[in-house]
Amino acid sequence: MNMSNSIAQMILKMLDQDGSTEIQRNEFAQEMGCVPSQINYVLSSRFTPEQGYIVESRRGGGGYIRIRRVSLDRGTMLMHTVNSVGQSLDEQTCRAHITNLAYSGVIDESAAKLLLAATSDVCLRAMEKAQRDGIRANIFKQMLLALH
Amino acid sequence: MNMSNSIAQMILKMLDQDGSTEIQRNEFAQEMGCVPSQINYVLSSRFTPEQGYIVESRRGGGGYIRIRRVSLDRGTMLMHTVNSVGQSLDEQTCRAHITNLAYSGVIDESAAKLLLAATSDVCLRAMEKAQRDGIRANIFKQMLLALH
DNA sequence: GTACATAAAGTCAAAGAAAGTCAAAGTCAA
DNA sequence: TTGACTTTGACTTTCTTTGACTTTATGTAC
Repeated sequence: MNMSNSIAQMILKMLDQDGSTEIQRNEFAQEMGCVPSQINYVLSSRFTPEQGYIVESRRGGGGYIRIRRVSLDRGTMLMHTVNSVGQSLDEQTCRAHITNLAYSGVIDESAAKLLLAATSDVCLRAMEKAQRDGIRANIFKQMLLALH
Repeated sequence: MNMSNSIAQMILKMLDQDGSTEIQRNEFAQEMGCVPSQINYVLSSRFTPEQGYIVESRRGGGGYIRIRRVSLDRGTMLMHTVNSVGQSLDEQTCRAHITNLAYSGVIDESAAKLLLAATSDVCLRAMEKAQRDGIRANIFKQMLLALH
């Protein structure tokens, strides 16, 4: 196997933990036994947005390269979530859904905040639990559809 | 983490109290373990007006550097809207608010869509009108607060 | 009140630490 | 044998750290 593949595999392995990893280019190149710029080559040939990755970096002292896996098809993920929600949705489960979507990059931080706020018990307290969970399911699904 | 980030974090922490803090450059640099002029570097790279901060200072004996977080007008606008909504909010008025905020650039298109979806009658139909308008007011305000 | 000393903060450019770019050379399978 | 993919390293750009020098404010002696 060639060097670029090994590097890619190592990155993939690091991403396995939580879909996100951070490296120092020079140090990592040293560990892999290649020249630093080869890291750039691997990233630009195998970790592109089209392939479902986002790469961010910073130069200078304390610089880094961060690689994140993002969901390939946003629409699919959204609809998948919508379909997995029935007529009723409790606050905890709802939160978990939102965290998941945000985590996997399907929605951004601001959308996540809006979803959390709109579906929180704070808003819906005036109702009885059964009705509340029904309304929450509505709101959640409508909002996800709005993002679609 | 590099020194500049640590310094910025410390300042942010001090700002947490009440959005404003005052330091003595030399003393603070000593505490952080850096050279005094690095404080200037951090301030000019991370606490600019564009980033929502105002920095004032005075030289000479008893000199100081004061850093304030200023409420970007965006926050003010949001709070203004929140405060203008009472215990109840009908769908039409709510839509008008959202259109307004979007128009003036306080919220982006995606946030507007989410707000519209979450506060629409489609979601809240299961309730009687009185209760519905109360819940809508809650949702709307909570969502704006989440954007704040 | 001047003049000088002291105590801050400000400026700037050089050195250092990362990461990015690009083109040339190398490899390999069709 | 040719074209796509890899490897390499020189050079560039960006961000950080440092320290020498400057400017401004306050305090003190006369």
